[in-house]
Amino acid sequence: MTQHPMSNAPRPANDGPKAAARNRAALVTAAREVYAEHGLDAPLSAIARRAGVGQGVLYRHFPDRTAVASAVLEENVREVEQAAAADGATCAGVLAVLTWHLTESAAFIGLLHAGVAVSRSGFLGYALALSERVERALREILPEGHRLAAANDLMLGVAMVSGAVTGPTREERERRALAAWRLLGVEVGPVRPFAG
Amino acid sequence: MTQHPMSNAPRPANDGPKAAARNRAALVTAAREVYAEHGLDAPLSAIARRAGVGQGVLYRHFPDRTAVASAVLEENVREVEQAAAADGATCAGVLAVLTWHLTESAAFIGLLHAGVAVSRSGFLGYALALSERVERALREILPEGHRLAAANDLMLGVAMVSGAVTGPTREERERRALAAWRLLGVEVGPVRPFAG
Amino acid sequence: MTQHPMSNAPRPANDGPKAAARNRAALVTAAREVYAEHGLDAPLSAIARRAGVGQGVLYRHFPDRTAVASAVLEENVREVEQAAAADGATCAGVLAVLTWHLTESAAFIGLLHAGVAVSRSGFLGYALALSERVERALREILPEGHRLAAANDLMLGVAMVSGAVTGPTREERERRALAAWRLLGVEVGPVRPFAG
Amino acid sequence: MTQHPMSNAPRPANDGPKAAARNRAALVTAAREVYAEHGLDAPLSAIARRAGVGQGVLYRHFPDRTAVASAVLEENVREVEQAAAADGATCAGVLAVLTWHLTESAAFIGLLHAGVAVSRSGFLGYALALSERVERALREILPEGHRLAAANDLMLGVAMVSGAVTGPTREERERRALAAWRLLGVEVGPVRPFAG
DNA sequence: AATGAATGAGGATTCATTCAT
DNA sequence: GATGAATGAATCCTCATTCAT
Repeated sequence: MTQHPMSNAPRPANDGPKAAARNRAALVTAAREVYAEHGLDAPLSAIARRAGVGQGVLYRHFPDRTAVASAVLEENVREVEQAAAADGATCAGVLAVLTWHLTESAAFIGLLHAGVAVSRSGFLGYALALSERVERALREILPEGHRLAAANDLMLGVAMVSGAVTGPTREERERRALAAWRLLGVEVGPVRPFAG
Repeated sequence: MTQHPMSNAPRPANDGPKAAARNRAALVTAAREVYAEHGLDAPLSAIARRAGVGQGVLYRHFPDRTAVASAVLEENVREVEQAAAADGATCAGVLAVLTWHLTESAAFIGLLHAGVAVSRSGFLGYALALSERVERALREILPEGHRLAAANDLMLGVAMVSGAVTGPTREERERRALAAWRLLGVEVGPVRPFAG
Repeated sequence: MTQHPMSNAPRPANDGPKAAARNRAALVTAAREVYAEHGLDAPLSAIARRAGVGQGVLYRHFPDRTAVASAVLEENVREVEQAAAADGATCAGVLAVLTWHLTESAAFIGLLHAGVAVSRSGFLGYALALSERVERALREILPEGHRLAAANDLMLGVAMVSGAVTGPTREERERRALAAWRLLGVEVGPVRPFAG
Repeated sequence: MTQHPMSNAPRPANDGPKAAARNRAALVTAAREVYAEHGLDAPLSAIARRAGVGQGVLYRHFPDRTAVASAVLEENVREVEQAAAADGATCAGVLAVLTWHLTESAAFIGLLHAGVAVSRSGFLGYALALSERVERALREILPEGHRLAAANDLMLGVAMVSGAVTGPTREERERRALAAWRLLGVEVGPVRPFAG
């Protein structure tokens, strides 16, 4: 049962190791898009296809499906952290960046619902670590006496807003997110991605 | 676990039409349990097996997998409606029943996240109809001037609480749900199922 | 990610449950042939294809690849048992039937080499049980004072003969098997399958 | 276990031609170990990894998987040849060295079963050549009138013993090998590798 | 000469769905 | 009306092999 190459088609170009970083990035981007369209259960093959790479490349870079999701979330989380670390960062501003990601990235919403939505996948561990990074970033910038300053209220509030973020378009999701923050009595700046 | 093929066991008696209703109920109950354990993506065969019927029976009663989920949710919604219609119903009491179902039934949480979680399955239509029934039931009993009385705030608040309902045990989920209601400034009675 | 039937081709005839027994038998036969041609590592899909059934049928009847091999061996072992239990059975006759299976069935050779060849597959348990059945059958008919009568010599001798059974054709394998028995000083009847 | 992609580690120095021989030897050693642990079907990548070289190096030295196995066997065979050629070599001593390799090296057992176990891989040719070298070495030292002196009995006997060599530990395999030789009436010295 | 990334075919396994009985 | 077997498409994952660097 030796493996057959069994096709005379010339093997597509192999751009060599230089492609590695590019491929990894392409996979993360593709995953983000595929997740947005099809949810976290989308087939890995769809991600590889959209990234324009073979299935093997996906498995080389990510040992399992949770690693792919984590890589995507990692970027979201990092942006929130950067927003919190930036000069002149304000609580409302960081929450605005957080909210942007909530409205933009289905996977990021999932992250905050990790306990519900993805606990089955063994993904919980990763998700919790990322969730804690979000919490740390927010906690740093939260002014004393903030509406969500009490021990467990911060991430509870975030989870609640994420629960409200539904709707077919990003605009609709933003509208609902802002209404949710208002209902919580929390001020949020203009929703936008972080741009250093 | 797997049924053994080629068993010589005599084919179970055909109990006639009376069995039909019993089978349907068994399927819905089984589905609820399976959903709780394995999530909404559980194989239909697992539901049929747990209900103790063949796969064909499932298809006889439910044309597709969304119909099964809807039947499960239907019961949750009906209990909320009954709680709202009961003599001496109070807003806090109905919300308590609603909250019970949120903490109890993974599928019911999904319902309130329908736009996010299940839009791909073509299930959205059903879910919205059910969601509207929940809204109508709550709206009826909501006192004027309630915290969530404004046009879109009612179901927004419910979605927010559902976003907070995560955790491995029902007790943990209840704790989080109550914390969420508190953060919204909404009073809720003791969480419990509706019992006529 | 609902499953697509996505082909308008009419589904092939489904012969219904009556086909179950027939299919199982076809699978075992196909497996025997495929094993003979390609060894115990042959793809399961090849077995299903040769049996003329879908892959699912194979998995319905056999939970894993070891179950398939066991079913094949089971038949070989049973024939040896039957030969031993038959009226007028002689030691040389039973060994002849055993030898027939050694020359005929690659899988059966593997059985006697279980410890070497297939221990990796978790198949060892099954194989040992089958091996013991062979031993019991032989032991029953072995005359006192036989060349292999000592405690561990019986199956050791069988294993040794099976080690000698190589060669491209059944005839060549038979020649070698007989030479091996001769070298052990054990008398064997005319090699042939058991025919009740 | 898996190498991490995108490591920034500097490319290992290219040690020039001297490295080539060292790499080849490392590959053969690695292959022997991997075969012992995972059998002859182990992935080539595992061998390269254990040898601490890239996949390409493996292919530079060995055109295909059979060449790797052959190189491993080559060493076994050579030791037998050396044992036979050594001053004061005895038949029992050479058989003892042969037996050592049988109990030590899964691949070597396979060699003697080549016709059965590996005929599919196109490996048969190599294996036969190696088998003949073993035969020549033994034949040279076999005293006239030896139990296995007759034309085809020599390698038949070896194959029979190899058929008996099963068991989880080397000690167990040795015990069985010795019992097999005894059953053949062939004297064997203390089992040990050849040490010039 | 070595590295190790990329390709992509192949094989395992799971389920939704149909249908003979 | 019920049963549960059969189908086969889809997905997961693993490697043999090639090749840019």
